[in-house]
Parts: sequence; structure tokens; C-alpha cells
Amino acid sequence: MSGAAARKPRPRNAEATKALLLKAATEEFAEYGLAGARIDRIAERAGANKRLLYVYFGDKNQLFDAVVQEQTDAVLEAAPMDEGDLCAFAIARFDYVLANPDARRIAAWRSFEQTEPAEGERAAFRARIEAVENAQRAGRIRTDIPAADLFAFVLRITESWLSAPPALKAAGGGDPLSPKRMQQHRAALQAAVRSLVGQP
Amino acid sequence: MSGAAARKPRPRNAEATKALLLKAATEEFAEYGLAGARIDRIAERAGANKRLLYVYFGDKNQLFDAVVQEQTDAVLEAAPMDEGDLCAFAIARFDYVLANPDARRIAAWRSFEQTEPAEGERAAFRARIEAVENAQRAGRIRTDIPAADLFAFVLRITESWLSAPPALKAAGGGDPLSPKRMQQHRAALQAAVRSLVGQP
DNA sequence: CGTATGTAACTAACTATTGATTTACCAATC
DNA sequence: GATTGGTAAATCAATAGTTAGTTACATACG
Repeated sequence: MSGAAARKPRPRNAEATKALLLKAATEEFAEYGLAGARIDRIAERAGANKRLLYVYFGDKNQLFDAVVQEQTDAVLEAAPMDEGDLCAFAIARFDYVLANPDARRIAAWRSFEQTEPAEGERAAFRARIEAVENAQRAGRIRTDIPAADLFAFVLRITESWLSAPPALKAAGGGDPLSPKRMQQHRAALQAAVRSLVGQP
Repeated sequence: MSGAAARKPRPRNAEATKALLLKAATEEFAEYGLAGARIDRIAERAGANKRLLYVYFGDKNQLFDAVVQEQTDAVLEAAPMDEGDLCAFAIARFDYVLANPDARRIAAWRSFEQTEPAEGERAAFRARIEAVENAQRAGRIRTDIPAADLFAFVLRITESWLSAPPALKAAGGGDPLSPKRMQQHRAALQAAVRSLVGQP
């Protein structure tokens, strides 16, 4: 027998490897952010060689961009805004980020660590704001708050518990993320958004 | 004249130097976070020698803790919660973080990069939640949303525009932080919190 | 007075590590 | 046999943290 342990090389499958790397990068960036993430850890998480990361994605920043792109697209798709219905939007977004905590953290890291907005995302927000304006004109929601502000309120409120300061989550006692607690919070969120957007 | 430029050493004043370092660290951490901040840049910003930073604060993490402590204390003091008055709290907090953007960013970085809550802060949040509960019992605010949830909603809403994704801020066109815009948003915030906490 | 002396404030240059990115190479598979 | 997927090990810059001092200043002593 040879002394060195036999390393079994990864099966040759570019697509699968690329997907594994992206998944590992998503987890790593979600946990540590762009500056805190480590290329070595990403490769290790993926069980792949570091080099492949550069082959498939370019460099650390481009990898981060790829992760951001995927996650923001997913959130946008999971929480549509039909007819400017902010209540439905809020609940859909809450459900999605509760089930996919990484998506929320990636979006937050991005808006903290990168200030340059992407054009596609800007357009997506503009469309949502316009939908809210339409609903205002149709008399479905209050008009004393500008559409952009109202949308920003609702957007943040959907993740207010999930992104609350650790000390606040801990202040209540009990598991702040237990299913029971989340069910309760979901109902609270629904009530809150309803009274927030309704006619005053 | 001698070839080397004469470096004028910093006047010998421990308190002043320490304060300058803390200020520089606050700016650096606010901008880049714990992982992204650079010790050398902090020293340079302060116009002080790197070594002093270690003498006065220990290491990078302890320096970050010192900054966090100062900033969170300041926010807590600037936005008190008398009699569970969430409206007044919200406006006071908004005004403070608008005037002190670093405080908000520091708090955000902290809750993202460090998960261990400090005991003092936990107590502060508990006190606030209790104040809200009292107001609920007194019939001043709605009771169909648990106090902790309601507080979390209001807390996040106070910074929803300031911490909105860059793409959202940019979507509206015009300077998203102009005084005029902020005045408008402040009114929107007031209206929003009022209808959020009022009896349904 | 003037000078020794202890110590606090400060500085420059060094080290040891870490971490992103590359180079050079091997092995499947078409 | 050329191209594609994969690996190990080197490179090179940046960084947190240190070592080894120098200078200002106070206080005490002759």
C-alpha cells in the first residue's frame, strides 16, 4: 500500500461542479459577506478545487456578483407584486426569506458592501413602485404616502423580525425562530401591512 | 535643509489621541464593516501610529466592540421610549440616524457580523418591549400584535429608506437623500407609524 | 536653579500569516 | 491527440500584530 491516502478525483462534470461551487459560495457569502468570505472555505465546502472557481467565475467579486444575481432574481420571482397588492407581496416575501435565509443575507450584504446598483434591479424596483402608484390611483391603497416610501416600508417590514438585532430577538425569551413563533409573527405581519397600506 | 521631510510627532495627549482613534475607527468600520476594515487605514485616518491602537484598545475586535458600544449607547439615548410612545420613538430614531449615518451602519454591521448579543443591550430591548406592553394594557395602542413584533416593525421602519437597497433608492430618480426628500419621508414615516400602532 | 531619572506617549521597521490568484501539471473522454 | 475537467503546489501582496526603540515631560534630588 502507498503511504499517501488515495484522493478520489471529482467526477468530470462541469455543470455539476459549477453548481456546487455556486451553492457553496452562496452559503459562505451569506454567512460572512464579501470581505469575510474565504475562497479556500468555499472550495472546501464544495469539495472542489479552488482553481475551478477561477475558471468558472473569474474572481471573488464576480463570484459574489453571480451569487447576488441568482438570489435577487429568486426573491423577485418568489415575491411578485400583482396589481400593487402590498399585502400579498409582503406575505410572499416573508415566506420566501423565512424558507431561504441565505437570500435575505446575501441581499443585505450586497447593499452594505456594494453601493453600485445594477440596472436590471433598478428596473424591477421601478416596476413595483409603478404598480403601487397604480393601486393608489385606483383607490385601493392610501395616497398620503408616496409609493416609493410605502414600498420601502413594506419591504423592510417583511424582514423586520428575521433581521432584528440579536439582542432584540433574545429579549423575548424562547426560540425566536420556532415554527410557532413564526406563525404568530406571520399573522402580525399580515395585520401590520394591512393597516399600513389601507386608507387612513 | 535635510532630505527627509521632518515628521512632526503628534502632541502628547493620550485622551485626545484615543478619541481620534475611536472616531477614525467608527468611520472605517461604518464604511467597511469588521472584516473589511483595515487597521492601517484607521491609524492613517486618525493621523496616529498604529501601535497606539493596540495600546489603547487591545486588538481589532476589541476596537470594534468599543465602537459598537459607543454607537449603540448613543442611539439608545437619542431615541428613548417614554410611555411606550412608538410614534415619538420612531421619529426620534429616524432623526438621529439621519444625522448620524455611521451609528446605523455600525449597528447593522454588528448584527450581521457578530451574533452574540451583549447583555446590556438585551436588557435595553426588554425594557422597551415592556413599555410597549404597558401602553397596550393602557389601551393606547393596538393589542392584536405582540409587543415584541410591533416594536421590531417600528424599529425597522425608522430606517427603511436609509437602508433601502441602492437600486430602490435610485429607482425614484433625483437625490434620494436630499433634505426635501427627507422631509417628505419623515412625514410619511410619521403617518405610517401612526396607522401601524393605532387601534385597528 | 539645574540636572538626573522614571515613565507615559509616541514612532518606525519588522514578522509571520493569511489569502487571492497562478503556474504547471495530470487524466479522461471525444 | 486535442480538448476539457481536474489537482497540487507556488507566488505575491496585504494584513494583524510586535519588537525595539526615541522623545517629552514631570518630579525629585543635589
